[in-house]
Amino acid sequence: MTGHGHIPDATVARLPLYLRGLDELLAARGGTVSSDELAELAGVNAAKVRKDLSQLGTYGTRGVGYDADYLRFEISRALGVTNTWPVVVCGFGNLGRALANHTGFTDRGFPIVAAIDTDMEKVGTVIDGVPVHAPSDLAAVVNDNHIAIGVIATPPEAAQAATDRLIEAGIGSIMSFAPIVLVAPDDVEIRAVDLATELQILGFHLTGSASPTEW
Amino acid sequence: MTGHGHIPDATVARLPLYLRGLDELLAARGGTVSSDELAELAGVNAAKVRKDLSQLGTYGTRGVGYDADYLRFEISRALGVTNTWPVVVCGFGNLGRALANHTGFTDRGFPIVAAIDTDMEKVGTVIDGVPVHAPSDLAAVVNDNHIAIGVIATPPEAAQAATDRLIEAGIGSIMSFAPIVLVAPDDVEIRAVDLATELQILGFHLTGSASPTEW
DNA sequence: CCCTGTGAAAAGGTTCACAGCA
DNA sequence: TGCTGTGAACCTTTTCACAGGG
Repeated sequence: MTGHGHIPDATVARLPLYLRGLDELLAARGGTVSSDELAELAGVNAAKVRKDLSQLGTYGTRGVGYDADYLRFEISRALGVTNTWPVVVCGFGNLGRALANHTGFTDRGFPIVAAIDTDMEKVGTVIDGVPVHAPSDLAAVVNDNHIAIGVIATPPEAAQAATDRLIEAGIGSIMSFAPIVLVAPDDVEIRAVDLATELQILGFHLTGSASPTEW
Repeated sequence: MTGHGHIPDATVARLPLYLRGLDELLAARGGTVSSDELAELAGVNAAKVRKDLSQLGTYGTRGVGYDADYLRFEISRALGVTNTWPVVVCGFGNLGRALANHTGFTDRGFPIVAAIDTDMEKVGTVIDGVPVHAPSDLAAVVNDNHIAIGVIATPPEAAQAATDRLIEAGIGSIMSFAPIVLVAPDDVEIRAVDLATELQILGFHLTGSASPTEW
């Protein structure tokens, strides 16, 4: 098999980990990587690495491994991160600002180029290097900056409205931190990250082990 | 089947969504919920809701639905969130502080009661209501506050050291925002949330649709 | 008639184990 | 010999469809 007839979701979700691992490795040295090494760098097992990479094409050399540089390029290409995708953040409170200051986004191709907030004190100013606009300006901001991704960091009550506006402005990829289910058409891709939910999943495995608060 | 012989991971990961949905519903009304309603509130399908809930026990009534209040209690119990689990945040920069200000944690049973930072200017002070301690005090802080969960919000370079210290202090559940694979014993549960990775997964589905930055 | 609870079928994902090429 | 690429086995998860109680 040579191409990406259709890459499984589970594989797509791991490609960024491989990319991250390769970057870490390439900072130290180039040359070849084995599936074993890459597995360790990404925190998965080697069989999975080989199966995943075989979905993209036949980029390895038997008995040797993968050319790290070339593999990096191919994974980037599959993920569509050979280019830069500017991001707009809706809601520029604590979380929104923390995201803007998070260098990891820009480093990995997703610069936060604009923020939207309803607080008129903020609108028109530049905070942490990011210009803040009013909600009504969203469509223009998206257009001017060729923005393809929106992040929702508003309070829960405002999240659906922000989503609606993003979609109206032509955004088809949304990452939400709001702890609610967002309603959107099927062709809009939404990734929801609910931090409290993550803790509750952790909490499950915790049950019974230690004793909680009161005593 | 009546009890949780062993609840599948996929189910555990969805229980918090049901809980969230039930809270939303209970804020408006009590009474009964059908699997259809709950499915909509949680953003999954009804068959899944029924299968998931049947893992916990037989709490529904055929032809009627589930008693919302009681179901809420049973899911809480399964997740171990009938009690409060205090959290310590390692790294009190932008992200750490944003988390501390995020009311969602406390609301859902995970109050951030302490922070650890290497910046001696911060150590000894109380920022946003959270006392900041030096790394060397971690074990004492964990003990004094009966902390069961640690969150890693340090720069990537410091994340492994923070993890080591948490484990040393007896913490067995860790949520990490660091974009690296953390090394830890098998009995330590780690949930890694890499925000840039999430964006890259979004980016995959974006490929080809819109035109990125340069043109 | 309505909605849960659940076997059975289908789909999706992971792991195994080894053939095959450098 | 070493490591990739991959069918086949296995396991998990999802979906279907309907029996059965209220």
